[in-house]
Amino acid sequence: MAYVTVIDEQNSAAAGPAANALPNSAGALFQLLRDGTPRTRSDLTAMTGFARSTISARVEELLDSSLIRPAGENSSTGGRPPSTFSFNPDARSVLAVDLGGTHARIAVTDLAARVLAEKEQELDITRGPVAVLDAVGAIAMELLQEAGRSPEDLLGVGVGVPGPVEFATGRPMSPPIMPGWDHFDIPGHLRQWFPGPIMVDNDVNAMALGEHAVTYPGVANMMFVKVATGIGSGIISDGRLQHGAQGAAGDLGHIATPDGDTTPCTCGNSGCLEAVASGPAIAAQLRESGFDVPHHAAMLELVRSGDLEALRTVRQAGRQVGSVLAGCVNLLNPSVIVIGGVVSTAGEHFLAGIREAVYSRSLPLATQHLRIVATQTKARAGVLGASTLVTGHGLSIENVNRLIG
Amino acid sequence: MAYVTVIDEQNSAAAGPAANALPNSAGALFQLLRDGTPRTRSDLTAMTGFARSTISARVEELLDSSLIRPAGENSSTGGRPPSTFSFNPDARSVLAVDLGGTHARIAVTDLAARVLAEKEQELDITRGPVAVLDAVGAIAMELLQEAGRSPEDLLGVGVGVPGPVEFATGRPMSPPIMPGWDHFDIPGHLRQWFPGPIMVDNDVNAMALGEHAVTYPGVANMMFVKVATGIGSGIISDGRLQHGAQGAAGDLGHIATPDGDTTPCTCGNSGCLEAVASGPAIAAQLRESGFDVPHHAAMLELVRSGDLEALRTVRQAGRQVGSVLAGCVNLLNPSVIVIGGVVSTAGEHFLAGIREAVYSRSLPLATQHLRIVATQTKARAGVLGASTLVTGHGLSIENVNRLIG
DNA sequence: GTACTTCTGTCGAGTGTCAATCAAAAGTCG
DNA sequence: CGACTTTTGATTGACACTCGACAGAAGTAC
Repeated sequence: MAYVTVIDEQNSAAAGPAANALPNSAGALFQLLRDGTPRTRSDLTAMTGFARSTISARVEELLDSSLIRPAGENSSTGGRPPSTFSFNPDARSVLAVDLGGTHARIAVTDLAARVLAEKEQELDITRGPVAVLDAVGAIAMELLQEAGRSPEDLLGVGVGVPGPVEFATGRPMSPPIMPGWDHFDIPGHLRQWFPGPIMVDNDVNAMALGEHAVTYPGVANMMFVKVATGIGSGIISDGRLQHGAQGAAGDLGHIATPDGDTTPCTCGNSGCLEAVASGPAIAAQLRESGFDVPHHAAMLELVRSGDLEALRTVRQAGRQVGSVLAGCVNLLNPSVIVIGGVVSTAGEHFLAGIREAVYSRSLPLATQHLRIVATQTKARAGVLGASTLVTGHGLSIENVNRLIG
Repeated sequence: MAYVTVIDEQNSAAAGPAANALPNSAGALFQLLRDGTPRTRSDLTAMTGFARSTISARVEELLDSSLIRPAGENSSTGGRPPSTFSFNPDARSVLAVDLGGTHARIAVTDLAARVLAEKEQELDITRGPVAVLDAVGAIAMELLQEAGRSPEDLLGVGVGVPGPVEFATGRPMSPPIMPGWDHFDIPGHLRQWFPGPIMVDNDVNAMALGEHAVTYPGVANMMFVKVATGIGSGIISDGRLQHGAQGAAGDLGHIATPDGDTTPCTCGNSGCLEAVASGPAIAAQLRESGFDVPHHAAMLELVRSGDLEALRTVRQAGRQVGSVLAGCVNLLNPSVIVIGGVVSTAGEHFLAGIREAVYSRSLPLATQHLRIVATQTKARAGVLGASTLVTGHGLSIENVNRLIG
């Protein structure tokens, strides 16, 4: 145990002594099959360099564990046709929980983050951890039954929460909008229903992970930006989700916009992005222009109705977001920026404003291959990411070796 | 080969087929000893979980290869006193090259990035890759002789260059201040003198790596900011140096400052940090105030002389840097920011300006454990980082197993 | 049907690791 | 000085993982 930990910190490689008692290559083979593509034993020997006999033995183990399944035969190339097999996402399932400020989305997914059963429900996060998680547990049991799965069938549970999280322990850290949750042991409480590993992360981080896994699996450097009541982001650099030192990375909301705006922000500073381009900020600007938009929904409706003043306001908010993102692009040099959150549903004008500002203010080298796109996974991004959180760790080489052994 | 590559991309673990023919644990053991602390065989069995017999066998191999060396005996705890051994940084050496716009610093170091021989020399990067690298090669051969080492003794060569680099190939990518270097195969050219691996990276990335390895080895999230003719940074997140999609990550120079400044910048935009807080920008501001500061050096001298107006100007430049760094802190949540580059030698006022702006504009959660400090390694940061670039890859588990086998 | 190609399963050999044992070395404690 | 403790080295058999070679299975080409 100590061994694995130490090595992971230092260089993240080599199997520990325990791993040596198990087939070492089964987990590695499995990683090659995880993309879902059917492959033959020959494919795998070519890809890995292992001997045919070794491949055959490990493939058989993986078939026995049902982590992979037969996928028919390829056509012959002059001799016996090779049999193929591929990842079997139905081998286990995952419970994915996405908690927002006012409602929760809970899903049971397979190992490829495909939703088997799902429910969205009003759930006020301010009711505190015990009440909220008890409700989540009850809904989850219903969904498992609906999907024909049991708690023992779960590879693990993934949870996204609207605040910073100490990832290693799964505890929220001074979350501003989650009274009563500070340092609460979320995995500890959920363990009464679910035996497997329970992973907790910030909701925007989860969304980034979900969009990445489902839509941009090969992209090493990506940002997911959520624009809603607040403005936050999840950062994937070098293929890994970045948490920062206190799990507070990705907070775009209180970065100052470059135009010297002095709108006061709830944080005490002025000119924060959240104060000028969030959902409430846009609604407030429209109210100043004389519109009757008491909340988000009304604002979005007004924009979708095509009102020119509303469109102009939304586009200008997009520019503000883009002006901050331009700095992020220079700093992180991502190849994809995904825009999500309710405000992004306002239409193309918001995205156009973002693009306009980013491409005019970032450096050519950083923007030449940069794509700025709207989320494909939309409201599901959170649960898909929570699912990915679990499979990312539960289907790692070490874990697969453990599952087989 | 293909195996290692594929696995590294997917999950970075498991030994390849070739590795199995070699002792697997020697490299892992070595990682535990790399911090330089002397340890006993018992220490290692406790840390790794390996059997005593295995440890003894691998330790002997490491001793034979001279990667570790005896380090005396511990005091007895009632029985025979255990013998200890520790990392032997003298086992091999490293050639470290730090190329700037107008001069080069070249060093031969040991495996712990301690300088054995060093030379700094005027060398105009615009003379082109062949002329510059030929000069570097000649100086390097001299330094090797001075240090009593041979090219075969090198674990590898590390090079820092003042522009973006495609890290995998070691080629500069559209570098603005390196005419003739675009896509030049630097490792290919240096290979005529040096047989080992040759790693090239951006100079600021190298500085970040150097400061990290020498001064903040345990810190997982760090930024190194260089303020000189330009303003750039090297980002270490989750313990890894971040390059971004095109190797262009870390460019702070052309991020817009939040105060709406409209000073025109060489990049075509206005209000860029580089236009208001770089060495030349500070000098220009002082000239406007009537001072005779034709260049950097004169400006720094004026500041060090204690002139109040100059101090005020430098402090204000610090605030500008800090206002941009505040955004970086929100985005990346580092625990240490190191300030380097010639402008940082102007004194505490610059650093004070940075701190003032960062702590007033970043979120409390992100700043509560944040340290903003001046570089300890100073002008040597670049070569130390170039050295670390080589040891980071050359002393990895796989490589150590190869060195022994 | 026969020859050929390609895929697949089985077996023994080689190697790394473990657990156990014995013996020697080098201290401490009474 | 002798008894005890702890470390170290050497050796052994057992086990797991991998490899390479061989033989059998299942197609195609003539």
